[in-house]
Amino acid sequence: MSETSPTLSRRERNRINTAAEIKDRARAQMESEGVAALSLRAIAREMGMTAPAIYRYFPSRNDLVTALIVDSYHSLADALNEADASVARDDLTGRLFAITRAYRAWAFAHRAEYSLIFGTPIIGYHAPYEVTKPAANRATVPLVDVIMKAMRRAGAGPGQNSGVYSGLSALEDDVRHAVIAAWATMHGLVSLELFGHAEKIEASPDALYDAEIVWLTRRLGIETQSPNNGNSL
Amino acid sequence: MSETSPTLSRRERNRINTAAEIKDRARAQMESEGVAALSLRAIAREMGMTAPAIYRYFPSRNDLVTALIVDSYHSLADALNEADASVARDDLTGRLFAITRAYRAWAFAHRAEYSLIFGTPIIGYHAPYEVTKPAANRATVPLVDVIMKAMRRAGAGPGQNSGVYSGLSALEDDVRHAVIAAWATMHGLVSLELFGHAEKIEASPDALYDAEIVWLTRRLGIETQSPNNGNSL
DNA sequence: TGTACATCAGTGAACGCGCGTTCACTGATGTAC
DNA sequence: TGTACATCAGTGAACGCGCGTTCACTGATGTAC
Repeated sequence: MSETSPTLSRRERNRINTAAEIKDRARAQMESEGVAALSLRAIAREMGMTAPAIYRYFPSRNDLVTALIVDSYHSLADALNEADASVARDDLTGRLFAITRAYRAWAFAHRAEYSLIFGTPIIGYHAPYEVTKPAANRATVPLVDVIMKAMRRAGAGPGQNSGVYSGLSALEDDVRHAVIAAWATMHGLVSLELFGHAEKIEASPDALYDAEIVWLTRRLGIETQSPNNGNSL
Repeated sequence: MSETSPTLSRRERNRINTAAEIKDRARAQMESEGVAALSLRAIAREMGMTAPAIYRYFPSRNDLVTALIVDSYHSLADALNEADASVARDDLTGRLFAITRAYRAWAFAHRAEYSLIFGTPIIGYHAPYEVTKPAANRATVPLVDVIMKAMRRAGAGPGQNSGVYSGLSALEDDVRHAVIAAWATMHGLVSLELFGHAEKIEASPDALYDAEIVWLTRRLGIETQSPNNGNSL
């Protein structure tokens, strides 16, 4: 999961493993006890260490949280990129389905991490923007690419400054709006569902979700292509 | 704010006021410290009482939280109903804008309460469904009514079992889907905005929000009416 | 109107708990010669 | 290859803190006669 430098000493390998285990236990704890209940002492306890040992790896609780947030964004970004890559580049509908379904699947497979990055902000904690932002941006790349191409294909030809983008704010207004709208759709449906507000209401959330993505494709003018009905979750 | 029974003794009036103050302080505390940090001791401290006194009013911390949740749903329901009532009954577009804008405005005016009911669920707490549900249902009434009428007007005439509905699950599939979709749009946009994920990205969230509501009206086939461009927040 | 009694809001001390963080330390792992 | 030294992961005790909840109590408010 990290760089495989030529030779790592026992000590270095242990250090990497221990740091990884701390984060794994933290994730498991957030999953079962909630994000706010994350406790260094509890992590240490589970690992059979004393609490101060954690400080060899993370200078404070907040730094651990920051690391978990960055990891979460990367995990989400990987999932979205991987899903996107499995579809032909010019099948924009297929890609949109792949990406949006992967988003929902990731959220359900990583509830705690989803809450961590998209849920209610943590009380006394403010993520250091410069650390968090690059990871967060990575997660937006595939969706932005699809929507940008879709809008360009649909004829609204503002695609002069194309190619690589560095953060959403550099995008044209239309594309940016469409991306936020799409994201809001995904996020709205997923968080209502995940946090139990659509629970007793909707029997087939999969179908509803897909139906909403179909609406997105219509808005983007790419609805003519195949809806790609695989299983979504 | 409560029933005005003929004569209330000093004691009864004090009791009502104190219970209300406890909840007000609790709301203020959630606003500033976060929902999870709500503390009976801190509330008592601010009120110049000792902590055990709170137990005269709420049998436990969880019961206080439940009361706050119910209050929040009613507050939201009141806001939505009031907004809805200010528009002519048959101006469906106007009503949809009034309701959805009121939703967003309420969320921003009551951040903590919004988080409490729509944010990440609280750790060891599960709201008693039978207490919470009626209040939650009240908040869905106006939106359901508008969407039901819109779909009926648009010709898809499934409106046989019309009239009063008792909870979303009794509705026809089409209407229920449309309501959830609309709610997801509002909720997605509002929570991305409120929790700071659209912060540095979107300069004019008001306009974007309204634009999305316009899309909703198109889906519902009521886009022909005036977009009603008042101030939204 | 006045007295005796019941209700009940609020007190103060105590319970047992868990937390993040600091500090001086031990002892194993790794490095230089 | 062997010894002397440096690094650093982890320990154990302690800091000061806040929390929800219980309990026996005091004293003011309200009620019955």
